[in-house]
Amino acid sequence: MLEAKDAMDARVRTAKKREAAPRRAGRPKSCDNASMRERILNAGERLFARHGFHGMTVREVAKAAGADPALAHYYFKSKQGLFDAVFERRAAVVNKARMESMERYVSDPGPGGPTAEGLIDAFLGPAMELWAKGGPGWKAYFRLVALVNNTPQWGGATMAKYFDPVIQRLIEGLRKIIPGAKDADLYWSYHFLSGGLTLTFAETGRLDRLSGGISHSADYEAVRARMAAFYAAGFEAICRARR
Amino acid sequence: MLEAKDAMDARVRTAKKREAAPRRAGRPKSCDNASMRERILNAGERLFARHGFHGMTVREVAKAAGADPALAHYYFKSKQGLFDAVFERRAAVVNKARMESMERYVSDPGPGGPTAEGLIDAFLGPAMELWAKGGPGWKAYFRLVALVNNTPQWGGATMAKYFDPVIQRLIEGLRKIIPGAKDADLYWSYHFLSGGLTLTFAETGRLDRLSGGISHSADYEAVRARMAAFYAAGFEAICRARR
DNA sequence: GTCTATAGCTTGATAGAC
DNA sequence: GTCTATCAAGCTATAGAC
Repeated sequence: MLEAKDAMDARVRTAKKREAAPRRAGRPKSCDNASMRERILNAGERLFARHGFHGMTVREVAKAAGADPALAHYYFKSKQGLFDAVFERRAAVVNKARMESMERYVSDPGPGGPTAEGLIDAFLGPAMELWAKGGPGWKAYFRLVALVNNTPQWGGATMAKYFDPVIQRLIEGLRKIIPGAKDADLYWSYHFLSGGLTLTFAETGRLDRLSGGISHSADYEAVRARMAAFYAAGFEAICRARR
Repeated sequence: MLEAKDAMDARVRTAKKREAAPRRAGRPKSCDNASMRERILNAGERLFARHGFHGMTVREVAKAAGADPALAHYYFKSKQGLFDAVFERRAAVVNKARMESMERYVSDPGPGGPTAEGLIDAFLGPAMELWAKGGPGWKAYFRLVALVNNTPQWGGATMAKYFDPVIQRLIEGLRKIIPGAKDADLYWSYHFLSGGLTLTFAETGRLDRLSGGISHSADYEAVRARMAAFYAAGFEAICRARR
């Protein structure tokens, strides 16, 4: 596991080279185009997503934001408070976009009526577009979501708290589209979808390596072209077979 | 994110109450039925799986094993060395079982010849059985695999190092079973499967909560009854449509 | 709001007795 | 092999000047 060592050493190395923060002496209050509070949130988002909660320190986040560590505590009370603020910040945006996209689809599904693939694509679309086209902040945010989704102990509860209402809306829609589908099969199918979606967000580089460069997990067009069809087939296979 | 706080406080609390290690004074060498080295590995497996690399300390692992922190360094040189040893220990067993299971299937697939569902089930079977019936050590190990699989930076490389040859065997088999399938579609399909499998291993409790108690991610029979059929349908859907 | 300074602990790791 | 003792460093968090 050499890569692990490298990643960690890189982090340690960064922490070593001090006195390099580009602070302007004559302008202590709210610098650049974002407030200091937002700059700390942005840095926390990027670094927590990359190294996890325990793998990153308040000092390093503050340093990356060009702020003092004490300022992070001033705004967010604790390291956990900072993490929570980061996780919460963009959740509402995703939820709203997903909900609207699904409503739009069911109210006008096109000729032939609503399909599982159509609804799943409507569910996936907004998050995938923010992920691929929303800039580095959104990329980092979804990587953080991936991390939390796979975290034992508190990961499930946290995901539930922020995202479950929208998921229930998706399940409800699929329940109508696949008549007779049992709830257990619908929930298991979503479980599988959730795993694939967050692994995509994680961007661990495994797919790229495994495929010898043929496939790239960051390739938005490639995911978008396959994902809804793949999972719709899975949903229908087990819901129809077991109904 | 209250659960996060709770989980962490629990860990901190544990670290507080000292002088409670049940060590027998008259028997310092290799205690109980496992060697001290193995006891440390077992404790590391359980605790790294639950809290991640950065979320657990060498001291706590040693304490849980009933050993001295210095002993962990004696055996494994560093915290990273201990983690690597844990991750490596069971990988060969899984790989061998998976490979044999797939060879057994392709050499005698039953009437009608080999199917995607059959091969995927042969691939999934051994790991799922070890996970469900191999005891707490195996449960913890697979939770650790789930964690690594979703770890940015070094997760992909680590997974590749230990597991990719067997995955390539699976892809190769599916390539024959689904004639004309493009490699990119096969690799993307495996990517989706990998996400669902490791999310199952992670046992975050999310499925249980989301389904209101209808489905449980630890329910071996339930996963086994659905997983191969679900992913076989996905594989075939995108490989056939895009060939 | 922002920074300096520092309290109070915990960390990974090692030296050396047994 | 195992333990005691300890170091140097880093950690979260806060008090208080500006």
